[in-house]
Amino acid sequence: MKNKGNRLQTIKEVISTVRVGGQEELLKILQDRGFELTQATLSRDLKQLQIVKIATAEGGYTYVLPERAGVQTIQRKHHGAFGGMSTGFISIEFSGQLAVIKTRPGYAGGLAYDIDNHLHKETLGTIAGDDTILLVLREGVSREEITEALKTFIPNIK
Amino acid sequence: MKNKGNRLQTIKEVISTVRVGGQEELLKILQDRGFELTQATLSRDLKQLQIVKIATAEGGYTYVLPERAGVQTIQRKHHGAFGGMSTGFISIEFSGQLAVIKTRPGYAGGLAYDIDNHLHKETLGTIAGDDTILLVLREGVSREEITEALKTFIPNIK
DNA sequence: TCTCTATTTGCAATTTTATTCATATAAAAA
DNA sequence: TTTTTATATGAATAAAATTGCAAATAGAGA
Repeated sequence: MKNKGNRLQTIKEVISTVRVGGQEELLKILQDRGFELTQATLSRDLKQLQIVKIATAEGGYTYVLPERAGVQTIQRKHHGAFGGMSTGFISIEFSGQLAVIKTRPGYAGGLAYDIDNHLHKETLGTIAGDDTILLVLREGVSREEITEALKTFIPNIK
Repeated sequence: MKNKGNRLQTIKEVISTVRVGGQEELLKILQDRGFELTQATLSRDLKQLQIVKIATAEGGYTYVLPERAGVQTIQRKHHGAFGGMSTGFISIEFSGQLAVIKTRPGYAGGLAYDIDNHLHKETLGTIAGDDTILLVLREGVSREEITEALKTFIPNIK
């Protein structure tokens, strides 16, 4: 049992860095880095670290740290120039059951008002500052549903 | 394929409610509720829902929704007396990709302002009330990074 | 309606992951 | 040091999860 702590740390680093599809694959990486262990030990390590295996967008699986399991950022392009009727919308990012919308300064309140009126079914509500809106998603509502609903009054959101 | 959507919803409900240690066990519950499916389909459902299996404190495993995988509160000690130059900071707790900072009454706005200026890389943004600040963590940022960054202008945070 | 396509599912086999049991190593106590 | 206790590990095995393939079902379009 020469260096368990070191090994656990390395495991966290590796899975944070690269896509690893299974224990055998991760095992190989660790062995390449000089650690001597078997799949059995790795299974125990992953259990101890509470690392989870989660489906990827590409149809496979990967390991992630528990706190990252619910975080998948969707970066949206903000729409064109300043001309025309702008909603002030700049971007939306998701984190867990939350979304943060960035707007041009001063637009957050107005946009949040519209969102409140249009996304009743999708959100619990919004809180707006000057250029930031926090959106609390309703349980069971997907990110796609949110952006889809936003499209109805934010053109070019996608 | 009578009712996949319904089934998926039920799966989420079940795993949110009870501890389920494996697919066979969850399968049984679903079948008891009248769903007809096999373990293979359940495996695909869990993949689609991005449900993860995570170690429990009791030594077993359970399924959780991805956004709940990282919910483990870290209680921080607040620093000493009221004397001296106080930032008003009392405590910080994490839950998933969120942090809630408690401050002495009236300090939240000022401290949030400082956080916005200092933790650009670490957060999506903050929203402050009177004595509470909500912090939305950026993807890939650890809790340690947050507290580390806060230390630079909140003495004794740890 | 009929045809074509995409989706869903079960079965069976495979692959992957977890655990049992024994052993070894380390740490603590005497 | 010697004994006791706890922790860590591997080999083999058991258990659990995933997938290829074919069949069934649903939906779209002619």
